[in-house]
Amino acid sequence: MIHRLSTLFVRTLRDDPAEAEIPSHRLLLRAGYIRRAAPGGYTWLPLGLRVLQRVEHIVREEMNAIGAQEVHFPALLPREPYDATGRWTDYGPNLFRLQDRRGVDYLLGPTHEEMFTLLVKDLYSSYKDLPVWLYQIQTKYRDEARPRAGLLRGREFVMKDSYSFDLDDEGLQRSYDAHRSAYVNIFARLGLDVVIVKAMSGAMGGSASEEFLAPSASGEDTFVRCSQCDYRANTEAVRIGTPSAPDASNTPAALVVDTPNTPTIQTLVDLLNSRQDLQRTTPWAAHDTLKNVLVMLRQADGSRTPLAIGVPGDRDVDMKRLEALVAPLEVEPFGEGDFAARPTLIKGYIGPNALGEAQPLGIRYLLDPRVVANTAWVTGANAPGRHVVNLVCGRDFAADGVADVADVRDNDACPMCSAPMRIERGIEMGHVFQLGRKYAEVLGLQVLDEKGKQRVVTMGSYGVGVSRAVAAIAEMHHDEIGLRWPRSVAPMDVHVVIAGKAGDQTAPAGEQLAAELSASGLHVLLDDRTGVSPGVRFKDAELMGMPMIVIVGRGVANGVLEVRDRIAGTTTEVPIAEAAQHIITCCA
RNA sequence: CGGGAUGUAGCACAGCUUGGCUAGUGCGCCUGGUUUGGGACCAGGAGGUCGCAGGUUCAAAUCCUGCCAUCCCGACCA
Repeated sequence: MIHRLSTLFVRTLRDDPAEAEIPSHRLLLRAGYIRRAAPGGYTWLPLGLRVLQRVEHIVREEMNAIGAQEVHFPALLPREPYDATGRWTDYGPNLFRLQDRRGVDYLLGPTHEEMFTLLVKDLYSSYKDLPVWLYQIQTKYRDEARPRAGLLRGREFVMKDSYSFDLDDEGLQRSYDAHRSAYVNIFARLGLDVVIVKAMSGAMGGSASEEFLAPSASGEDTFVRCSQCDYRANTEAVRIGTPSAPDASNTPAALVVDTPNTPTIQTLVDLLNSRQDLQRTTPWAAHDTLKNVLVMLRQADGSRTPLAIGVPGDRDVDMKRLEALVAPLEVEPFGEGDFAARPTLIKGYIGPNALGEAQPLGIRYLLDPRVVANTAWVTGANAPGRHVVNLVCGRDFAADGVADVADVRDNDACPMCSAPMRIERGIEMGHVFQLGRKYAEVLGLQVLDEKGKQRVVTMGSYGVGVSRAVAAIAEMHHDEIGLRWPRSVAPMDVHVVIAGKAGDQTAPAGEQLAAELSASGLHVLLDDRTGVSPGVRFKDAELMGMPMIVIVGRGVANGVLEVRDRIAGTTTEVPIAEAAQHIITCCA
């Protein structure tokens, strides 16, 4: 198929659009692949649409290959199923809600667990029908507070979501593994290097969960990668190692000291080091202190309960990690009003002995895993201007449990092998997780087992960001001058540039080459524009990013064409007579 | 939702401080001509509710008030 640049619906931009910051957004706009139509909503132009469709095609092939079957739901969905699972309210302001002319509530689907569950319930009722794997490629709607980065986070986007239905956990594991391997194939074919990391299942519920992240500075997810072993995890899901308990038999008794004007860790450490009577072999440091952070947890019904977390003073509580731990409860700051209601808590001097469910305030108190038995700490004494030194965990205070929610840093020790871990950013390309029976239970999806007994079906849920993949591929495959599509998703196989003078042999030679390539099944973008200078043609070709560019120009007089590999950056001269075959071979 | 910035032609921007005639520049677009291997040149054109609404004024892109939108950072985010 020949697509002529003289008639193709596209206009490249010379200047970078001011609204675009990251490379993929900038280049997709400049090269004429997409246009912004609404905040978080993009129009796909012919070239962009072809990339999107090729990505969809690869996803379809791999899903079909594992035996999943494609269906298609409406994006416009009724309220009732989402009421049944509580997501009509749980989803909060991120859900697009609307009403029909009679005032009946609808929503635009953000994801379709409910509909798939009900569909299977509608049609199946026997264990003999299981397992079944269904998927769709669908436009999803989420009223994101802040869409950004072009296609990377929109309010309307294309996602492939699939769901597995099994009788038991062993079946679920098989379904999960099949999807996981399909995803590995999909991302390999898309030219996306992905890292598979342990993830939190978040508000979706369920157990085992992994994310496929494409490492990129533009990514919104943070993950750790062990420098030695194969441990990789989203920072939300990192579980740090627990040190062994030291010997505390020589630790002196706890001592309350006056520490006026030390509301922060740094001021406290400075004061400790200035006190002659507290000198020890190593100077006091932030990691000797135990910081007690208070938050409020909010239930769906709006009620709030306090929670205290003790972390070493050199670390902060990572709110994302805490949110992940307490989900579906929401974390709110502990406000002035909350302090006022509990006058025994002295801001800046809160100590473990005021915390814990056994204490009068009854505040649940959780400790960072680093705070193991027999470790000694400097911490608040629950009195203004006073701290306590040598407060030993287990000897002098106790907590209600462990909370691994302190921030994770570059070089932190790997929980598996203790080697240093690296922190990186990534774009979430896919997410697989074992949903379990949550949706099946509330929506009543049961089948009869071989003994004629009703059994609740167990589910898995698997997503691929299809439109996001287009951006991620662009993010990963470009250089300073333009896009460089992998062959598997490029909108065209070859970009043929006619770069000669009017009336010379270049135009017929280019036409003939394009015809030969097209006849062999290649998609050819032919720059047949007249009155356009060669510089513009070259720049446009480089910007648009087809993997191969053929220059039909001054070489024609000597019987040769110039074949440029946009990915490798190489240029080869090929005799005209052999050119078509050469290119076809390269594209195979 | 908090912080910062910006709204002037398809794209990038100037003009606003200190109000003044017909709102400018570059790119892109149209017509004619000269060009043709790295974003050509000459001449002539088309294209604008200056984000919206109100106010001040003889006069508003410019000053005032309110609103809206977009972008960036953060919060949030199956």
